[in-house]
Amino acid sequence: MNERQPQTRQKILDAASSVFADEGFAGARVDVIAHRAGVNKAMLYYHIGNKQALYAAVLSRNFDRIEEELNRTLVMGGSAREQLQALITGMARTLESLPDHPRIMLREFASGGMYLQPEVFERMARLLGTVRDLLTDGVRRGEFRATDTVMTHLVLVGASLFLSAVAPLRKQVSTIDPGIEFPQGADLGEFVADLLLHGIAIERIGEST
Amino acid sequence: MNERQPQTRQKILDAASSVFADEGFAGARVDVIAHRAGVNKAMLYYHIGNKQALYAAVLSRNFDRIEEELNRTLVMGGSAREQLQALITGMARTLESLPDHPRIMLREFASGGMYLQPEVFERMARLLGTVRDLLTDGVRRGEFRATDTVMTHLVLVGASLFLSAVAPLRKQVSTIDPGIEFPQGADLGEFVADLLLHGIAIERIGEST
DNA sequence: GTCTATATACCGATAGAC
DNA sequence: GTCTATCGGTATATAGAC
Repeated sequence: MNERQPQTRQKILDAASSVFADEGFAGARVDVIAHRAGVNKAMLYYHIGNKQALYAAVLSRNFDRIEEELNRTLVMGGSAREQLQALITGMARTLESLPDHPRIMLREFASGGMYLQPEVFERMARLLGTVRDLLTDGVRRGEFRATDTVMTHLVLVGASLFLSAVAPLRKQVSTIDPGIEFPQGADLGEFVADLLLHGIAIERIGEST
Repeated sequence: MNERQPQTRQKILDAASSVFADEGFAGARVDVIAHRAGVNKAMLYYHIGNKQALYAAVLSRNFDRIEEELNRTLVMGGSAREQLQALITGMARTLESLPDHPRIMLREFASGGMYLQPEVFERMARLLGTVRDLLTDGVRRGEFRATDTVMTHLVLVGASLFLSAVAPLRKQVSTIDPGIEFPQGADLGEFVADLLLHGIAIERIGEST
């Protein structure tokens, strides 16, 4: 029964991430988190501190993984278009392996970052900067149209977070409206990348809109 | 002091919508809602019932307005492309006039529709069907590429909800990373429509991707 | 219809034995 | 490090006077 800290802490953070995703910060019950982690509630407080610190630890760990994955995909070069595609499919894959994160972040954006610590806020801003640079670079190299890069990035993040968060719901939708199938993971990323790059309109010669 | 029901009920629903958007269902406090509405808490329970009924009433009323606005934009004909543009800018305008709704829905999707009554769920499915028909129609008329219409719709909704919900946050972002300006309302809709229709890639002759 | 005062339950957090 | 038992605060909801 005498497990060293790291394993217990990871179990607690796993459970907390899942419950925060299900119920939100205010709706999450520490008792539930402790139970789902298979540890005593007093132990949870002993290891972590309080509910707020627990939430902060979950977000910090999730962002660690996101950034780790993102840096890996950004290393390889290629055209701006290829880099963007790699980034989007990479993000989709990452979010699939961290299914709690998009749901937590969606709530976070909904509440205006109420429970966000400055550290996490800065990490988000840094991510935003990275993607914006990639888009700006693509414009400079004549690969992308000169759209508002921040808005484009927000559309990308919003669509990705939403699609990932809503994945569990899709089955329920197809119950009401059958005859539907949905892409997942890397396929999902390729779908978003294709849509963002090319749109849905079929261009005709001499057309301006 | 003797106001007839309708006004009081509207005041309560307005306040509730705002608080639910700020804090989520679990985080919202009935005392706060009553105070923000300027009514006594017991009066709130007298008029509405309980917290769950209050939430249901807020969602139902918000969806009334969304559908009302949406039906107005769908009446006018035109090419599928024009209809889609009208739909997106209309949606952006509507969400701007109902700033609570995207924030509430984002939480709702994050939690997997936990607090959603079947009625609201069906209204969402109906909306999804309407947009899907529009996209399918565009494909049939040779105006749109044959993408997965449901996925395309989810990208559209996700991006629109996210951009609307995040609008208050944008100023805070520009504090950390200055030199940024953001479109709003109809401009925001036009941005999303343009992105969805044409993408950001500059197509070159003889290029496949 | 309106308000005060309160019942009742729940939840975050900790004391203290082992 | 681990667990039981419990405190103290707070939230939904209502009883009951007016």
